[in-house]
Amino acid sequence: MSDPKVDEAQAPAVDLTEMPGHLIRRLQQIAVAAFLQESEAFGLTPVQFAALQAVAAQPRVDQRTLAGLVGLDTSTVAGVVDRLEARGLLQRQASTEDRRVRLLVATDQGQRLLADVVPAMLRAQERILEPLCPADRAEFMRMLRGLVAGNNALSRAPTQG
Amino acid sequence: MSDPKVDEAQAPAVDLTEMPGHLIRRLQQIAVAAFLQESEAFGLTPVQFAALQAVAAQPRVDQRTLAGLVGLDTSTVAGVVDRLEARGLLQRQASTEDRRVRLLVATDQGQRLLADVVPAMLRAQERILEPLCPADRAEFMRMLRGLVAGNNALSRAPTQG
DNA sequence: ACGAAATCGTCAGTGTGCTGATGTTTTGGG
DNA sequence: CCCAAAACATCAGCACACTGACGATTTCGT
Repeated sequence: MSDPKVDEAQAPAVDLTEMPGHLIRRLQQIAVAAFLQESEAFGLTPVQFAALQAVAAQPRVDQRTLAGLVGLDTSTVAGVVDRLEARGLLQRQASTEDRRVRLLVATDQGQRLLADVVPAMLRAQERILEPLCPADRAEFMRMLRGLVAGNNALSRAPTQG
Repeated sequence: MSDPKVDEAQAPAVDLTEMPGHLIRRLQQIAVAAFLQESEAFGLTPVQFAALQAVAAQPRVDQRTLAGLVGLDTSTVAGVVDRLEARGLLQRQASTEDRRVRLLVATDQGQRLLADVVPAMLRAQERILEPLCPADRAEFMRMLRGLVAGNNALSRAPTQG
């Protein structure tokens, strides 16, 4: 366990497991894996789910507003919407009032799929927090919200919702 | 602010800001942005930093072991190492004992860059947790470690270090 | 010592995320 | 009213991150 003769570097003594950024990246990988496992049968990614859910909850949003709701760059949203549209889960409608914007609406098929995926998504969320005791889960969520709100302006895609 | 006649969907009432997965994704975006802002002058990404740091701390690792140390897929590691090697920050050496493996060593240039980046990286870590009071920061890190350790097996790239 | 199985690295393909640039449309100031 | 500025969407380009497949090599059972 603690061999003093290991040929290690002389310098840094940086322990990745003490770095918030490293652990956050790992936890994000885990969260995605949990979602994909639970929702395997439906073929939606976490981001696709979030976007579709937001469109269903707020029909006729434009892509810029959607980006603000889910916390994505508008250029990233374009790709996500492309894939959802290609699968017939939502539609892009040209606005008659402002020909710059494309209004998004979930199709019936999209709304049905959404309803099917929600339980799987909720199971994934529970699984992610499972290693914590119930009291810690609430605390963790509180801090998570605080961190995201407090640092919202840092990323290119601040949330508006 | 609260128009009761808004044309919203009848169904789900899913609030993304209550979903751990969503907040974790947002926090990961924030953590990357903080790192990139602080280390702007050096042109390293968070993952590149982690990989280079791990190689410097453990010279002559093979790529598979490195993947386990930083929590990456071996196919992802290949790309990261490609870019670090192209910049002359590390080298791939063929092993004489096992001709399947490529042993990694940080170059002098890589080690110097690493030493320069560490302070910026540490500033980024502090910035990420800044919205929390000091007591909460320690608590958050404890829970983060617990979540990653408890769910380690879930992702394709479990950490070994 | 030989052939099956395991291991290491790589590749193609898909999907987030970002930056910076471009084109189209709308809006607002002079 | 008209032209500059803003807003919306898109594109090319880069970098993670995964899956599934593949060659090359080593190891292990018989």
